[in-house]
Amino acid sequence: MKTVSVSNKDFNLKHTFDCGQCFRWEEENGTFTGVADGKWARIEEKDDKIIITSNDADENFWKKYLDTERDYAEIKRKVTINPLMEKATQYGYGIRLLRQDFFETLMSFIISQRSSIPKIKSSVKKLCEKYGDEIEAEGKMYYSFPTAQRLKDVSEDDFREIGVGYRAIYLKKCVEDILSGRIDEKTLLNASTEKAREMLMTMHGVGDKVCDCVMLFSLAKYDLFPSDVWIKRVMCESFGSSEKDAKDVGEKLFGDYSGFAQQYLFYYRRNLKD
DNA sequence: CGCCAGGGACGAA
DNA sequence: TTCGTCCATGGC
Repeated sequence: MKTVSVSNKDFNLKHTFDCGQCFRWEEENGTFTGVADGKWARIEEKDDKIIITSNDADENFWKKYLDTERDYAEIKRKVTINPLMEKATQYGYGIRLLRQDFFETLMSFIISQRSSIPKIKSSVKKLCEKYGDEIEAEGKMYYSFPTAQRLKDVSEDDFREIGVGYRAIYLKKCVEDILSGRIDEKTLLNASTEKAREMLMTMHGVGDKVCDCVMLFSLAKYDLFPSDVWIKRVMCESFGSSEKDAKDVGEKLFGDYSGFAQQYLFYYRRNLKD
């Protein structure tokens, strides 16, 4: 067990893990435990540091995962184009966009469609408990997110058992697309946002919104503005947009910083509880 | 464009 | 307690 520590400047754990980009971290009075890329970690804030205690404390891995090298003060300046964005960036102070595993993000956001965050978390947890590798840490059992190879022979009915309903067939086809190489992470990483979108959208169960989330949270493509019901709501209320145009309006306003702006707006509007 | 699809969370009654 | 509505939507 080793530790890595990074500055807590522009980095708030609660906002980062609770803003809807990930479904696998659990909080217990300010301390977050979970598994990323098969590595277990406990992450907490002490004084002016974020301390990561891990069974595989690869410093470079955690820094990349937590996006610690990016200048978020600069991002806040870029996206603060009006008083609402000022409020949103203050409210979501310290949000960081995690660089998550591609396959995990893809499967998780296919599950997410037309569902709620507690339900998504429950299904993803069951998937990991059923097919992931066991990782024991501090007297508790944790599970990795299963690889596509591990899910090779999982049937549609098997997927149904984790409570994903009609999405089960999408998950099965997703595993097939990854194993056959029809959908390839490296190809997507090297492609433009537009080309990557084109490829991902050929997958069953991947539409505009799921596609954008996967690119934003796992492929480091930030010039896109995922538009779900909350984003459409806030774009209609405060930016004079229609629901249909919310994505285009957001991307025009925020350009290369669209993904960050969207995340602040989503977190702010969703927690407002109208 | 319109309809429909698990099933849990959540609030109203 | 029960009922209706909604949910980080997409396929057909």
